[in-house]
Amino acid sequence: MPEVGSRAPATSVDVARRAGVSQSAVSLVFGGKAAGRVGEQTRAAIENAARELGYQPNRAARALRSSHSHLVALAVPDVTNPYFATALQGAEQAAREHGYAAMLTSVADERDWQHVVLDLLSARAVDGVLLFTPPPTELHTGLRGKAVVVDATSRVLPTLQLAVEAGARAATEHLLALGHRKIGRLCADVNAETFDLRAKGYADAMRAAGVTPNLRHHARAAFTIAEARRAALWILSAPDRPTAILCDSDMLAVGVYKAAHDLHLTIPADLSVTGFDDGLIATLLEPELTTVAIPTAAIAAQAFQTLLAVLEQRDTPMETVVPLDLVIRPSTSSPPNTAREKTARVGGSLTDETDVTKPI
Amino acid sequence: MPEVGSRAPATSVDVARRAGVSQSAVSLVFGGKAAGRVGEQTRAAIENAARELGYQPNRAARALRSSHSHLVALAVPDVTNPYFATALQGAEQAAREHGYAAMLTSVADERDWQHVVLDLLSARAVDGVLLFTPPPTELHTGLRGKAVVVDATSRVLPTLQLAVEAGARAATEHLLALGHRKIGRLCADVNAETFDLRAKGYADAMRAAGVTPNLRHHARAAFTIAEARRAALWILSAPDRPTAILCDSDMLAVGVYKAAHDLHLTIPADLSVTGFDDGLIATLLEPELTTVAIPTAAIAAQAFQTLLAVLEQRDTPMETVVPLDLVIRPSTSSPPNTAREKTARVGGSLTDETDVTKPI
DNA sequence: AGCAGCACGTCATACGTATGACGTAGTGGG
DNA sequence: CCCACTACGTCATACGTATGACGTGCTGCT
Repeated sequence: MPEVGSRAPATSVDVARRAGVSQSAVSLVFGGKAAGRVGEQTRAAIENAARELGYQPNRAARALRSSHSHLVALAVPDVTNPYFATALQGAEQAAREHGYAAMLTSVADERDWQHVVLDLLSARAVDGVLLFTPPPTELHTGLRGKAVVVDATSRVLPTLQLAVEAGARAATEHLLALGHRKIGRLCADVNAETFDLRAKGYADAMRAAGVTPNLRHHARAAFTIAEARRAALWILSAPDRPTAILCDSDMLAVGVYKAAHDLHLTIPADLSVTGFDDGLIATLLEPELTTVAIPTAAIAAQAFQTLLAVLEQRDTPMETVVPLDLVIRPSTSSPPNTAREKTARVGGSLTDETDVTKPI
Repeated sequence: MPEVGSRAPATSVDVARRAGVSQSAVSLVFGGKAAGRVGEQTRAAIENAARELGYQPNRAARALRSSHSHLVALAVPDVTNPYFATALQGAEQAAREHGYAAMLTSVADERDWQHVVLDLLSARAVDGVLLFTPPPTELHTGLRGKAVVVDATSRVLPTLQLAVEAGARAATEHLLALGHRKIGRLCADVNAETFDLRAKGYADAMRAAGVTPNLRHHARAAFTIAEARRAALWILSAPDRPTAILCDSDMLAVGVYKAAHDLHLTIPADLSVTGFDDGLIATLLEPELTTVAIPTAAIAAQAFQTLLAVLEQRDTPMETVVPLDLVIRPSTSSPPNTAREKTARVGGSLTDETDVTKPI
């Protein structure tokens, strides 16, 4: 039984003494380098002694000696945002499965980067960083060999690219196919590549369909319901109101729902709405939201694997592209005055309980 | 300028050499023990040298020498749950402000406790743990002096108690005051004190009002929309349907909204609903949710402070009680058939944009 | 028999820092 | 003039582990 009351925790020396072997042997066993250096019986003896003493290798000493902390930092802009929470979840689990621990690092401000993330690395506090929020390009070289970027590009660091442009295009095409022509946009009020790409996907789809976007139907908002609602109200108060709004995230779509409610508009009869993420929020809304699904947890897990490859200097693909799916739910339908053309849709009624998922 | 390209990071010895002082002096300065041991000019010289070399004290070495990692673990059952995400947010920020880093540790399974949390401590990976999910009582002694529990009791560990019982009582009284008598309950499907207390607060309020709860109006569900919806449908399919449902969390309330929608019931005209948490979800729903607000981020921050006191062996209050507020929103109103008695409510129309907050 | 090679272990050291035990001046009081 | 005291620094060491450099028998091959 582990001696729970003991004051000073056991060290490898204690274990060695108890097992009648040298400290090196203990270290070899716990380091997984026992093969060919430690016999079967001594190994068993060591493991017994360790169990009896409740021994756990001291992480700090290990890290000092091997300059390898088995800790990775997860950098996110906002833990509260369900999208990032899910990312944390996926990354933490993957890390644990590989014997790593995860450090939570929220980087709310651009200026934090230098002090928060780089200092962690130079202090050797963590082996590497998973960047769910893109760092300023001038820091990329400083992060080389120690970081992986999710959903942003880099010429220096390995990245996981999400097919957000294709996603936005698919969502737009979906609306166009339903007969919408006046398609507005509620954009994120953040300067990040990922949102620029959404804009591009939208613009391309519109151009391809020969439809000219009306800029009066475009607005930006921060990721809060209140802001999104205000922006959506502004859009919907346009003289020639759009029949659909494409949102940069599910959270922004909430604002549109609120605004629609304020104006006594019914979704989807009067207004179709699409989002991005397919997190908690999408199915929580009524009607449920048509959205571009981002398999965040899986992506985070894969990002961790890539980070591991980087840290172990294995050759790493510089760019991995993750395809996204458009999930069609009842928040989108044909625009008003087109009512009876609904039959163009494949696969039955839109109000089916089961979602229609469309690979992009 | 920090020598960004240099391979080996600078050590205190390097800084000492460059500043023409001993390594001890550097250590004293960076350890904050310079007062009375290091003069003003040498200190400045050291700081300059450190800046020029881009020096950051090696965390592992520090931890080894001082047996003090400046890391705390944040143990939560589910990062994805907005309640815990907010808690993480608050704790991480507080930790950082005090020079600590936060380790993310999700403990989904009861059986994980031993291996995940205790091992972290015995490996000296973290100085302490913030427990947002209560550990099995038999582990409490093993955590003594290293942990603080949030929203659960312990005879061994310091705790932050949330006034959830009073919260549930207040919510119930609110419904009773509106005229409801048939008040159902949607409970969390988790064995935790915090939910037992909600049950107790509800039961007390009902008893005090002389109303006998109908057990057919009670159900349990896991924290998913689908589960909650099923359970709510079951409750609402009772022959003598309740006019209000008290939910153990906002997430569960979502299920009630879904079920109400399924049955073509209008909230609050046909059914009043209350929740617990007042997180993202509460204002996202339509109509917005009357709920017991838990100031999660602030609580987490305070919990961290308490943990710090524990770690520094300062004397710590064993039990801190956090009062909660009931936030009244449009999801609650008088029951059907009582329609014209609404005027009993204080402070004007229920559909006001501004919330009514009621201290408990 | 001799020697390479393997299986099994131990020795000694270094990782980078923090800190108690020591100086060494200089100052002021008795 | 001596002592106590303060202000400023340095020395040496230990924290607990990982690992390259060494044995030491033993096997098997020539």
